[in-house]
Amino acid sequence: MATVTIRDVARKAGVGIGTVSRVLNDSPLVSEDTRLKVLAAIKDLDFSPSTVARRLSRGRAMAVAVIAPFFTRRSYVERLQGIEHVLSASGYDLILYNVETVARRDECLRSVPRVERLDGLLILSLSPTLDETQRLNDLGVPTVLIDTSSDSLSYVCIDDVNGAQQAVRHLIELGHTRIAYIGEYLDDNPFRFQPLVDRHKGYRLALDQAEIPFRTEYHRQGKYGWIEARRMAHELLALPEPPTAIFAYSDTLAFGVLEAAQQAGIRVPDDLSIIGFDDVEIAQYFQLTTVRQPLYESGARGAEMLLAQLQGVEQESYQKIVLPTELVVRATTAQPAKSKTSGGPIEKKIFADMANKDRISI
Amino acid sequence: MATVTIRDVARKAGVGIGTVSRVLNDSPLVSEDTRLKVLAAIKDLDFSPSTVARRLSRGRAMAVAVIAPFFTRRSYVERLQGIEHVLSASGYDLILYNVETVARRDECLRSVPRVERLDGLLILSLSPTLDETQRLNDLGVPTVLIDTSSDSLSYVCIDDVNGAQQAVRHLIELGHTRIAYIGEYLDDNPFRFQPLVDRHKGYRLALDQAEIPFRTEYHRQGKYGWIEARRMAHELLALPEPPTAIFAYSDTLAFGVLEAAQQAGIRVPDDLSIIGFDDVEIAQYFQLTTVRQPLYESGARGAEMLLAQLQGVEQESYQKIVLPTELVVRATTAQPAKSKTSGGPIEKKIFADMANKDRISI
DNA sequence: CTGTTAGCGCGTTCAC
DNA sequence: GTGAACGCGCTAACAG
Repeated sequence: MATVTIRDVARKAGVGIGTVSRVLNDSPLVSEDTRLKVLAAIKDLDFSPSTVARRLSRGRAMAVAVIAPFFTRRSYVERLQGIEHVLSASGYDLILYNVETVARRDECLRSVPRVERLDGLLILSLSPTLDETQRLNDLGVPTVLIDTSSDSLSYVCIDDVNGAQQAVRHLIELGHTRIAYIGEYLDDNPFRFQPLVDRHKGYRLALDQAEIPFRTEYHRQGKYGWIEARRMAHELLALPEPPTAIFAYSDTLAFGVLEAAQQAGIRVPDDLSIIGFDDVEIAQYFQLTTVRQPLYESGARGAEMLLAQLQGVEQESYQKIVLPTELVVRATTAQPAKSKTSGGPIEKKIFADMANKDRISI
Repeated sequence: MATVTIRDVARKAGVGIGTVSRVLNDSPLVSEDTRLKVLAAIKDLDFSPSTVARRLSRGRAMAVAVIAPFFTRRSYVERLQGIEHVLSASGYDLILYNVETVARRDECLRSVPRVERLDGLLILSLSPTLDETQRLNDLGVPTVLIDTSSDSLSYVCIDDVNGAQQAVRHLIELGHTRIAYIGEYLDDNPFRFQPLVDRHKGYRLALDQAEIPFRTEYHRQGKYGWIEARRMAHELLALPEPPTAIFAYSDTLAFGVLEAAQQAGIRVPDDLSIIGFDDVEIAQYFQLTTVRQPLYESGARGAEMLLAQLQGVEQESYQKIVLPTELVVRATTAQPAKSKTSGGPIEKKIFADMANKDRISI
């Protein structure tokens, strides 16, 4: 009940308050003798130092805030896992701020970064405005962006344009020319998610490079989620000249497409190729061909960068890391039916990469 | 840069330090005149009070810690979402502690509950030992358990025994007698997860009630995850007399069973019925018959209970809430092949319950 | 109404 | 080596 303080320990051990503090902080200037006495008293009283007080006096909060939009989405969960992993190992608390509305986004970016409240800030996918960036720098809150870039803040991200190109090129190389794209609303992007723009850009680029004309009717946009994606896919499949391949903005959307195909009795990949993006854990379950981005790693690396900034000397140079994406060919893409030379559908086989399997879960 | 403190504000506004504090805390004992002056100074200096200092002096941390095992698993994510939702609305910070090892479990339960560090504690699925419970009570840290019970701590949970019974009864009512169970290791339960024990108990109970003898070879246990579940399902299906129905400990495991069936060329539900537990979001995608437990709600309710404890008078009576489970029949269960009277396989139809759909994501 | 003072619990100088 | 002040930024209790 009554909080036991460092003073109680000192009294009980018959030493000064400073000595206890030294023991707590593993100072070498304590005789082994008294050290043991203090340790005994600590254990005896079941004492543990108040982090709050420690923070105040030492000036460090031993906590980093993580601002994440829609943290329940699989891709964010996996990034969060990476963050949590390195943070917990370092003794820093992880304070989670979930944002699902623009208002909340603004509020978080404004009120969370209090320098005495936390030592650092990790922002997922949200791109601070110039003003906000300015403010972060003024406040001196070490910040690392994950899944977006910035030119005055450290970040770790991927090249979404390139990733999307990989996806579409894969389709093109297989012989597809009627390639559709399903994604979130592009024009109305309230959270200003960069990947939304970039992946579509990559799609267009890959098309251009192969001199395949862009067809408006092959570009569908809607709200996020596999349900909407399923609807859009149905629309595509009902077209007079339906696409032979669909590139989905994310794996989750791809799952919706997968189901639409199933419902419509269209065989995948025989009659329709589907490719996603992210390589979320269940993508493997579905044997989904996709573009892998290192989600867990991006979180871990971001957290590590932040910790480095916190511990090391205030290195004024911002660090930028662009993680590589990787095409993961599984069972949902194949040559289009017409140009198929021989052989049946691609064997549905279990993907071999089971590494890190235990780290993730459906 | 240089942290601006309450003192700076006081000086700038030409008032005393206490007055500033009063303004900050909306005390009514400040003249509108000086109040405005202070407010101006605050805004001018872009000052915001140090939560850390505030915490120390006021004794309230404005934060609650959440200890969750394997928080990336879908069922935990959904509970966390409920927690986050009510916490953020109330202005409390959510500090996340993930535990994936027993050592970390013990450490968290020992060192996290520091009364000056947080105002309350939410523990997911982990059952504190008697000692730990005792300590929590001694420390006076308001605590609410979610997904476990206790007789000296508030909690919100479900009746797993009953839920499992619902599942197995459903199978029995369909005419199944060869009903297998797939779950996590029962004997070795390092985290002492109660559902592990209870769901198996429910399985046995339902069997007993229907006077169906328990068959050891129908009970498989392994590590958590759909991959292991798939392996176990394959073993079951290779039995001389394979089960006609499988009850999986969780939806995730059920997905593994689903895939095993697919790989083995066994039709679901025609030749094999599968039922899961939890009704995780994707369960709907798979048309999985399952026992629904209100995951989001359990988190939300738990957080609300905690807040009530924090704000209200220290009500010494512990609150216990047992949320109802509900059988959700979808497309993976049907009568066993033999006893099937007529009609083809159950139509695979889309489950109608789209409520709360936007709240959750794959 | 308002300025002042005494802690909150711990880290960090200092002298001893 | 060790103990005792001082300060971190703020709230609360007190005088005025």
